[in-house]
Amino acid sequence: MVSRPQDNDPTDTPGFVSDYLLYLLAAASDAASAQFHQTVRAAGLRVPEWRVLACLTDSDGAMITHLAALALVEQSRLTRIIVQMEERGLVTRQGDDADKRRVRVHLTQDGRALASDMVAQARLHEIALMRALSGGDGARLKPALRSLLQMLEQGAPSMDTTATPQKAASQAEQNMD
Amino acid sequence: MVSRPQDNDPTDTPGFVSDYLLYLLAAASDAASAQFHQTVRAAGLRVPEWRVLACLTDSDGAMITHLAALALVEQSRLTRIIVQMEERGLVTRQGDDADKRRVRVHLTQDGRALASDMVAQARLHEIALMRALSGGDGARLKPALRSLLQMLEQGAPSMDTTATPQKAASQAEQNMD
DNA sequence: TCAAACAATATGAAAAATCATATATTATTC
DNA sequence: GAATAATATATGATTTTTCATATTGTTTGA
Repeated sequence: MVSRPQDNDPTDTPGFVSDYLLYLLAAASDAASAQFHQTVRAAGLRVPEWRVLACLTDSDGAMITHLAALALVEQSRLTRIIVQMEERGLVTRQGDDADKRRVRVHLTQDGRALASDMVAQARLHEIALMRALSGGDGARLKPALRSLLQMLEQGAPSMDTTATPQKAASQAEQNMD
Repeated sequence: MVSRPQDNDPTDTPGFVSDYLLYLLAAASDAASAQFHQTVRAAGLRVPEWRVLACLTDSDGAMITHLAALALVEQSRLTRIIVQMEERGLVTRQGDDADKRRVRVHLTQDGRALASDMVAQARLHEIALMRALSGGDGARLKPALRSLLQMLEQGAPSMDTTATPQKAASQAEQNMD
């Protein structure tokens, strides 16, 4: 028996993908998140809703655009998510007086209560994760991610494979690759 | 002027989210990927298609299920993606003789050519990224991610917030949180 | 060796995401 | 102080995604 193409563990495949940074990022993000998403759904929330709650915990009263960027969600999608959450009584939308184009999103009491609860659970989960991450890896991960993020937010690394004159890197996208 | 709620940089917000591991993972993944996704689309590919090509580069002839796990995509979605890619002449599907339920996906010549090309570009992009990641962070990131991934693939860290008797963690999900 | 359990893929219907663009408002500039 | 450009949000139409489940094939074990 020479080949065993029906192996099940995705990451034990050698080759390009399993050592590709963007894959590692996406896979780690997915796997780690999947875990907590069980908790999210158990609380009757969908994932994007939890994201919005978490962001509002930090930035109550943020505008739609800002919230979309924070929650890594495209603007028109966020608009609809917020509408749903408003119907559900988790947030309210209020026009900004100074600039009437803006819509500011605030947590309701219910929303805040739920958000606090979920954030508490998220913190617990995070602690468990970090703890389970033996060795220094747990400690190294966050700083490394932060520095990657910061680097990306500023200028792209002189990448120009496309020969395209570098339009300002648009919005957040999916993950992997 | 005390508050400035209309700040634009998502990550400069202090608070829970910006230091939350699952957020950092998702945000880093999104931001880094967004960059390369320009290249992907410039090649006339959609993101999931590129993912499949990359995976097939390593595991040509993989079955649908395996490919789905590798590409972090849900099975029924992968089925449809593969159908489209077949119509486009990038892959072929062949039933497995030993087990007739299985469908094995192979790159066509065109598919292989395109895949090689894209993988080459991905490698370049990755090198640029790592290089731009000053300090040791670049070097630390991959090992840390790999160890996180490996840890997650095995047993979950004794997390039991939901009080649910821990059903085998299902499929890969979205990202963030 | 048959029935029941399991596994791999496909598919219909419903929900959600995306894209381009409309609308309304504010900034700029001449 | 118009006209023009830019910004913030919303929305219609299309395409994707998802979810549950159907279908087909395989394994197990009584």
